[in-house]
Amino acid sequence: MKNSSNKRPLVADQWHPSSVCCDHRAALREIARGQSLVTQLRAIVLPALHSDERGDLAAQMLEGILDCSRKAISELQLQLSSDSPHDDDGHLDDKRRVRKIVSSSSDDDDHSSSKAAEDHNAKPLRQHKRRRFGDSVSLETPVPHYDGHQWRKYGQKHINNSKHPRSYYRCTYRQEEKCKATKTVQQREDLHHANSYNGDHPVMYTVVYYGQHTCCKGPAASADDHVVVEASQISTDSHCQSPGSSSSELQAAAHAGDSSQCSNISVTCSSSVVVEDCNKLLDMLPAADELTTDVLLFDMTAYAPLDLDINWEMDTNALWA
DNA sequence: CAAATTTGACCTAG
DNA sequence: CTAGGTCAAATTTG
Repeated sequence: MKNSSNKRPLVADQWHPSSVCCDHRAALREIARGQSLVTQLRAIVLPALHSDERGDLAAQMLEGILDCSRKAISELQLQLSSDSPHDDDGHLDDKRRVRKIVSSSSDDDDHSSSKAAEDHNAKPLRQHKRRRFGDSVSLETPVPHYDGHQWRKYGQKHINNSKHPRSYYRCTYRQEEKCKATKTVQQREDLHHANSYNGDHPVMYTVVYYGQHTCCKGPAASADDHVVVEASQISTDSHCQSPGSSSSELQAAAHAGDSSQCSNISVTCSSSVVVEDCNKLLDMLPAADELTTDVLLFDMTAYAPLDLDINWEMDTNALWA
């Protein structure tokens, strides 16, 4: 306490790189938390307002917030990485790249593997490259799939010290649009599991996004739709979002970390930090008296119309059965 | 039947 | 050698 609690150096000078790091990390954490909250807020607000013209406005504002935080994060990460020079994860290794190029002439191109196959008689020497994107954004959320994009699961791994597997997703349009965005989803376990059954699971997931979406498949139906965000680069993203576009990702996520998330989303507000805010939100929403019972009953159904699809209901039924 | 997921093998960084 | 990321055949799902 005596240390530097309230005289925190804002842009801290050169002589305390470590404390700068700490500050930045703390800031990153907070911003990430904010992103998570906004994501959840969006999940609640947009469906509730979807018949209201203010929904557009709200969507834009929420996107704006996410965009701000995204930029703040990349800014902080930039500073962090410049503070720790040994962190080299900017680019792919040369060796790796060479090997990759040698093994197959074209990277993303689908048909390359067959050519590479003839080189080795037995195996076409797969091209695995470790993900090393500088711009990864992680956040924690009970709704890991609610980001407006479609993902296809391509792997799942048991991770060393965690009891929940990590699921690997890539953009569904990876091939068609060369979209390199990927994400991992892993259920957290450090929430107090003591009373994990209050009728719902206070399950939180850690979602890490890698790369940026270069696809814009989402908005197919949304030519004049809301949620059109300028300055879209995405990381915690959710642009390109179209109503009812994310059924597959829902399924994916449902199988991914675990069992149905649908409970989480409604109960989202029953765990950890998120709780308070959601509760406040719930208090506020009906107050805007046009949002009648829809909001109160938003349990599952409120999410369905906007981007979640009916799969939620399916899972829900499973739960309620 | 096509598309998505599962799962074990493969690959690479540390 | 191990851990973690990716591939792709097999399987499941819609």
